[in-house]
Amino acid sequence: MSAMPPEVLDFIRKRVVADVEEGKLADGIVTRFPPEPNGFLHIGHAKSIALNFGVAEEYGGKTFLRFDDTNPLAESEEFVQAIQRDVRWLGYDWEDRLTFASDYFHELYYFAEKLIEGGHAFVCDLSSDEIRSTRGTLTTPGTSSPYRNRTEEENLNLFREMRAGKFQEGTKVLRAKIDMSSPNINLRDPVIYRILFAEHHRTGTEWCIYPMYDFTHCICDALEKISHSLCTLEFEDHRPLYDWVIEHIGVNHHPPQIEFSRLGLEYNVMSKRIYTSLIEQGFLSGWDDPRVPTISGLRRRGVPPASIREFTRRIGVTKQDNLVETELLDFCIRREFEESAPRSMAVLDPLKVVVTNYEGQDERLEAPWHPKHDELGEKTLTFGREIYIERTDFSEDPPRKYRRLTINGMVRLRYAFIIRCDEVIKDIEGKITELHVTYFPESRSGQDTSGLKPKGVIHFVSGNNAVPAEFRLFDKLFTTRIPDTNNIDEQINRESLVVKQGYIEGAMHKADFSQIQFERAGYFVEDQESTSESPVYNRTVTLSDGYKVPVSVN
RNA sequence: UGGGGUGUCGCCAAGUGGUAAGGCAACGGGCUUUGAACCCGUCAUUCGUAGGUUCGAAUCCUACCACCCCAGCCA
Repeated sequence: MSAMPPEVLDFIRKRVVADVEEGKLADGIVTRFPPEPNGFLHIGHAKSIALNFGVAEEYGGKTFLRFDDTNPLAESEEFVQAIQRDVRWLGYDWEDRLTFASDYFHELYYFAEKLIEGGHAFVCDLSSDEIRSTRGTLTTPGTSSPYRNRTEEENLNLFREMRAGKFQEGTKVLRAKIDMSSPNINLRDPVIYRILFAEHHRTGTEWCIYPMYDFTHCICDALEKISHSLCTLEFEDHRPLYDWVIEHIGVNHHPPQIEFSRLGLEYNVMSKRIYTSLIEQGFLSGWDDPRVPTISGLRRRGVPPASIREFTRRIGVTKQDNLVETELLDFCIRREFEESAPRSMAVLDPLKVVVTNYEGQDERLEAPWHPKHDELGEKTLTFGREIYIERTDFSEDPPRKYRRLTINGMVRLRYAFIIRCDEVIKDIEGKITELHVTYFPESRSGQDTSGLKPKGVIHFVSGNNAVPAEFRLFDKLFTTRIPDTNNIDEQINRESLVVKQGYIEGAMHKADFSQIQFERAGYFVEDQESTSESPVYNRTVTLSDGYKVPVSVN
């Protein structure tokens, strides 16, 4: 696989290039994407995936997909499968480099014993509460465990007994012996192994002790000869511990940990906890709800993987905290579909229109599937006495510069005829129920001899050509740019899902397109719940809208 | 008032001593049977603030300010 690096290199790619030029990479460029299989991947992970796989592709390296599965309480095979599917869908291939931290449990155990033998780790009998209270605070040093000075032999025996299941959970842990007064709390004799009588999704009941992240991750990186261990900023404080472990276990490969900032997206949170809660409340339909920025949610919404890749390319990689506007993602989606998506007309919120001077059978009209790409072919639509237009395309009291239908006004029906509105029919409550219009037979699209110049063009579906369909329109899930996770319920956008019952054109119903642009309405994808009898379309993104409702100046 | 980071246009983001790239958004205009797309143009005398060094500073020095992360037997 090869790919071009971005035109402007980020600091990580610059570092990679420099390392290559200096001949520092005896084993080549090797990266890894290390998810914990405890949830679904979201767009923030996509940034990391694109970085790790991208760097390797661009510079002839390799990437491991390594599951960081050291906490059997939280992890499951379900997530292992979902994550693999998502990474693959995004367009990345780990080939034969699928690994698990649990693949290395024996090596990890071996290194733990080596650490003990070197006097660098000890078995501690303190409870977790005691460990916490002796750790000190941000401004005061911690105090050493009374078990800190056990002999190597005692530690080794105890650790072996831990492994053999002789002790209850929580009664003993293995701790690295570093420095209880370090200003870096991670170095205050961190726990590196704990007892957990839990079944692991891969190793079953083989182990009752499990290594902690800080001990595991760096060793796995070293064993896989990772050349650049890329992670997010919150691990910066862990780097000294990462280095400490590598230096004290005696391996000959020491990957550099390099940190970058995680992705922030406006009006979104990247919190598993919150989405889990919204799903449980029934506000969201699941992890693949199209309003959620999970990979599966984006996929269901219709966002193509290429757009996500383009998005990650455009946001760059830095150490600055960032909050990217959703407009950029929207742009990347539209960019992907503009040339390729066939066009169709659909009426999302129908208003019935009677063409009073039309008699007889429907007339057939030809229209291209794409105005710029003839190779996509043509379709047939019809025009008849009864048609549907969009409710928002008619106004009794039009604002200035309104270019749609008004009373006594004219408008062209896309690919069909010009009509003039003569009469507005309302029910007793004053709601408009239908329009009576006149059409101009000589204004037929492509052979217009009417000389009429209406100011606007609107879309329509003919009554005899209309197939009922459901449209699901999505908006921001939260009302705040930076949702406060403490009182998230108050910031939920209750209008984030709007369902409309309207019509698609017959030719569209018969066709089999994965993506479509309903003209003037946006790009849509057929939802997984859609059937031929009751089609359902998800709006992936709206079209960008140059029309601004004029501000009324009174 | 410990430690680790970050501060360049509304949002991303280049630039690392030679006089502020680019993208998104926005705003004008052209074109248009999608108010789309497309095409043109505008958009930081200024780089968190204040001093200093220098012929010259976003880039070097000093002080200050703001924001983010860290006290799981989570990752």
